[in-house]
Amino acid sequence: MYNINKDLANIFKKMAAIYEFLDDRFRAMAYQRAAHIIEDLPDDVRNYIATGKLYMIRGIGSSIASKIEEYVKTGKIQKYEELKKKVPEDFIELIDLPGFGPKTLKRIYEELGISTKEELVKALKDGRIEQLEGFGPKKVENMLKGLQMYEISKRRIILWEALQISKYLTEKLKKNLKEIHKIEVVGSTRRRKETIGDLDILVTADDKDRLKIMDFFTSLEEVSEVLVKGPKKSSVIMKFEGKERQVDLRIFKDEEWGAALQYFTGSKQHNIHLREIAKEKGLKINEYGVFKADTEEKVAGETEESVYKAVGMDWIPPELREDRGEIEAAMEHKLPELVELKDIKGDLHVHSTWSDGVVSIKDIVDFVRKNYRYEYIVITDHSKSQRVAHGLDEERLLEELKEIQLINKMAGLDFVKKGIEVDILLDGSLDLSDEVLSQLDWVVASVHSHFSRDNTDRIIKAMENPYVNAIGHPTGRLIGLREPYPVDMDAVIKAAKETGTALEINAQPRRMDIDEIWIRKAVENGVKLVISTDAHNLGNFAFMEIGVSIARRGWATKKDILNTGSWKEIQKFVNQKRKKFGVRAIK
DNA sequence: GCCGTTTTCGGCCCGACTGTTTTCAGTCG
Repeated sequence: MYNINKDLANIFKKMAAIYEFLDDRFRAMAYQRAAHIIEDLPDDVRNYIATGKLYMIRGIGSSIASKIEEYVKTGKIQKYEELKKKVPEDFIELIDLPGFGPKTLKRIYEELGISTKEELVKALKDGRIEQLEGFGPKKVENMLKGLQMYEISKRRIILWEALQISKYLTEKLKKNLKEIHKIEVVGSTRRRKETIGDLDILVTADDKDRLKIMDFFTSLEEVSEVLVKGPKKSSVIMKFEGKERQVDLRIFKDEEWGAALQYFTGSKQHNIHLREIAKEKGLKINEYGVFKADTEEKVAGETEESVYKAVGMDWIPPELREDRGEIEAAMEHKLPELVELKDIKGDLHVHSTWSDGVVSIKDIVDFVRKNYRYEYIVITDHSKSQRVAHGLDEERLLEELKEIQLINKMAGLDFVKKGIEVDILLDGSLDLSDEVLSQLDWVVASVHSHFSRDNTDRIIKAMENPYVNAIGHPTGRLIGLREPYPVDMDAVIKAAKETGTALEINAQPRRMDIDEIWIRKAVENGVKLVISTDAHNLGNFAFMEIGVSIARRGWATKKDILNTGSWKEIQKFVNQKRKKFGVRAIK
């Protein structure tokens, strides 16, 4: 389905940039906020208009709401067309560059008559900008650097990569600096967003040790450039595997830890909302603590819990801090008890050497039993359509099932379950017979072809097969590489509920599929989810951690995730569907 | 432009660092 929300969000972001340029800060803020809200909406804005709920969204007032309606009706926003004429086109993009603020750009435009990026670069180099009052050589140098940095700052890294770099850096700092008391990577990494811009590291230490810590940090071998260096905050560019990332380090006192953690974990919208509420209660929150507004008396700040408690809220898990209703829920003590990694009892999507996995079933079992406290895993190799992946036909699948039986027998356990990742063909049928599928414990059905057509019909038809238990990576996206194929996920969620089919949260780092928006919607509709690694090698089993993170961001609790249950409970789910469709149950 | 158990007008998160200043504006997160 065509996504109008994103288009609207982009227009509002541009309007915000223009208002900033026009020195209308607060209007700019309002549009920026509206852009974020619309981007995050679980539903098409047209549905909000149809149900009259558009005006009820906090942050969307009558003016912006009418602009949304105007866009839906005419495909245009008159005000935006007018605004565009007031600002040189290139400047809308330039305002996002590091070192370029609205004031700077405005003066360059007004005093030098420069209106394109090209002219700007020329003026920076030939000294015209340096000669403006209040500008100097350093400022010009930073602006030139900003132009270069733009590409870096635009590229975001995926969560898994950010977590690996985070682990590496925190361990290195801890090991070399005994002066560090506490350390944590904050920002969007701690919130476990699917992609990350900069890395933010927070530490506590005694004041006298700050300099030493900053010296060590800014001279790490990975550092290619020091952007900012002070006693409390430093920013550097680091190179990891050839790719450049900005990393910030901030130092606090132990008694400020909770407030600093809360502050720098964000999100920005969450913090702004939190502060508004604090203000209403006569309190002030900053990164050093919670204070009484009148007397400046400190009332909290050593732990994050104390910060939230001071404003009358329960502690909010970082994954929820996006201002999507978590603050209201925390005030009413109604936050969900989110699923945790330790709740996971098994992996329902694993490939072996029978198709395109690189490890034998036997070795997978040994590894998982040694490293994970799982009660079961399901081997789900590819079916025959996946020729490049050596997909299995009926005959080879039956051979694989014999091997599984043998491995279980030799171990004296019933640890390995029989499954398949069966291809959904163009017409929605499956590329293995029901006869064979009926012998399996668990069937994942996935779309692996025809990514440009609308695949809603195929997926729904597959769910109507009594032996299909989950839809694998339902939207087919690859973060940063491939957009989701067209699919009406509302219809898919509805069909999942009706047929008793689960939706997969595929934990492969580039998939994260379904995403947090659809997870939340599935949860609200009572659809069961499974978190699976889709492992093709032994290292892949670790992806479960980020699969759980994304489920938490979608407000999923333990009961929403099928593989937090014992195998008996999963079998019950499978048999409920078989019963509904009047076919023989498995035992 | 948004919002409201102190408000329909008058606020809007707040502190660190930098560069160009000689006390601070601009930018950033």
